[in-house]
Amino acid sequence: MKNEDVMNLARKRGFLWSSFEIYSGSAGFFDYGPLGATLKNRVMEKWRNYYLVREGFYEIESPTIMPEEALKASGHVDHFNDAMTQCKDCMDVYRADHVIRDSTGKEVEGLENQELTEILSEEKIRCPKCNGHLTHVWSYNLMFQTLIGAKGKKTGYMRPETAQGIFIPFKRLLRFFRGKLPFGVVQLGKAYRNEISPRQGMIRLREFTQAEAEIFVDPHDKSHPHFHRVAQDILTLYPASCQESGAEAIQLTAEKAVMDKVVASELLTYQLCLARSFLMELGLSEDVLRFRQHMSTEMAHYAIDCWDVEVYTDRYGWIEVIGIADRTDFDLKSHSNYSKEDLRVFMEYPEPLTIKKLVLKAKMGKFGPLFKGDAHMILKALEEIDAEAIQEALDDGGVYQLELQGKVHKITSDLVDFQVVEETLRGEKIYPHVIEPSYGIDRIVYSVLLHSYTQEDDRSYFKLPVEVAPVGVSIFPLVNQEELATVAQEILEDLRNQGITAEKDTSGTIGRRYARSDEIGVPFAVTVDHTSLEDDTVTIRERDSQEQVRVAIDDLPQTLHLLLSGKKEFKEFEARK
RNA sequence: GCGGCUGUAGUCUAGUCUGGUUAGGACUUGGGCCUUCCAAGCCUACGACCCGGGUUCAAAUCCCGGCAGCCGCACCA
Repeated sequence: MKNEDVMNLARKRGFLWSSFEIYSGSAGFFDYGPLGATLKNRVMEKWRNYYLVREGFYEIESPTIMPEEALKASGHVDHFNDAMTQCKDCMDVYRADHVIRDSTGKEVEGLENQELTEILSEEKIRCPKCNGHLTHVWSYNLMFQTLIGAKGKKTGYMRPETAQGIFIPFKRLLRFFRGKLPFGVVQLGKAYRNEISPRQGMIRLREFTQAEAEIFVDPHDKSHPHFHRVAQDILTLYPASCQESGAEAIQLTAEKAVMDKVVASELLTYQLCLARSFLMELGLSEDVLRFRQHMSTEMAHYAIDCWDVEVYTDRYGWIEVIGIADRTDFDLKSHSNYSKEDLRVFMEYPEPLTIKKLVLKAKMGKFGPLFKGDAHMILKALEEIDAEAIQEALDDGGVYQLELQGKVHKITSDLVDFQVVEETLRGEKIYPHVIEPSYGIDRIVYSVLLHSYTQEDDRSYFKLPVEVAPVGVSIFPLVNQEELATVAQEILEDLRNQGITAEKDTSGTIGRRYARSDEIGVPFAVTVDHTSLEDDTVTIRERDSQEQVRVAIDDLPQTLHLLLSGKKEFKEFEARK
């Protein structure tokens, strides 16, 4: 299997290995070795180039440990928490709420374990499979719990996603962006989930790296100013409807996907295109990529639309590497409710709005003496009520009955006047909607390794794009002789001083060295041969084609810069030869 | 979490059933020789019985427990 070959090579050459090996390891944790860490950093660098430089977003960094309240608001404390029960006979494990719902039809989400245990025994619920007895209900929370502070009185959790770190300081961020929508904030960092049984290598980790962007937008404007740039991109879409009917994925241009409302908005579609372009530049081809829409059953209740960007793997099938969702105003509203902070944005209308409105004015001379202490409270209550409704009631029966805290107050026409006033509205306060692309960096790195792995004849290597290859160039003396080795060493130092990642290898024969260099995906190799000693030229060999061109040693740094930045292709140099 | 199978250098593996000499080989890797372009050859070196306990004069080998991996079941907001 390709997965095995790739993971073996990745382990052997210092990309990836499972963590804590000398203590017999721990499932769900991976180390990035020297080349893996570099590769991952280059992928993240590229991501930053997309979202910070090109989209103009800003990055923040928040703590990985979060206090309980913050995760209460986000719903993670209550809903990340599965109530489990197990059959004492067949040992099958179930979610307690599912068993109860299936057997009694009761929706019991959110009840305490104690209550669920009681329901199980009162309703005499047995194992749905073998009718055996079920154990008491226990919680399995997917978050790692910890204690904050010396006395350990405050519960904290390792964050299960980086997104919350952006929602929480929203007020500060809004101020930073001077109060204007849309704006985007990103965070790259570790997130933690204590998976029950992670047995899928790099695919299901207990500690993983996310790159998330939260794009705060006007709910009424989900367009993107640069949509035309991606309008003709062809997307492989697998909408919920196709999944339900068992149909194949469909291919549409981005423009058509928006027009036909296959994807909910232009902005969301733009994000799909961005993700596609990002993955393709990492060497993933179109035929291993697709966008799968969440089915209504799997989508969070508050989301308008959600698409998983999936990559095909031989070992695990289609895997989600990026999730792109329109989360609406759920997160900000929820944090607003819990924190009592107003997390709305004042949206100014293009033109101030002038409206004519009927307003009730109390005649305080009569009103005050009549209601005495309650007068103030009644006035406040009347302000909340549409004045026209009151006027109507007075015209009809001469009295408007206001019920307040169990008391009925009679408002008669001699107590109030009505006036038409003009009011100017400059805008309104709204909760922005959030578009969230969430990238699983580890899965992307795995996909890049998997799909760049190439076997040709008897050589196998990672065909990594020049942009992310951990080492840019290998320097070899053709044979291991001192004069050649000296030149090679000089070139190595020169290139390193010019900011190029270079390695030298003098061991074994030249063929072996090429093979070793290819294996870790070094795109170019420079060979110092005897001609070099005569005319100060060397050859550059390209990894993929194994072709060589000869260049002057003096031109080497500049040539390699062009090649490694992707500004020039190797073929162009060949043509000149 | 449950059940089944498995665990010997970086990798692949012999040996385990039937306990007994210095745990053998191949590839890889380091050093050297040779070598004027794609893992050639020669010399040489490094390197392992998953961890803990038990049985025994003696444990890689038998027994128990743990850990990890694979497969199946379950779980995956």
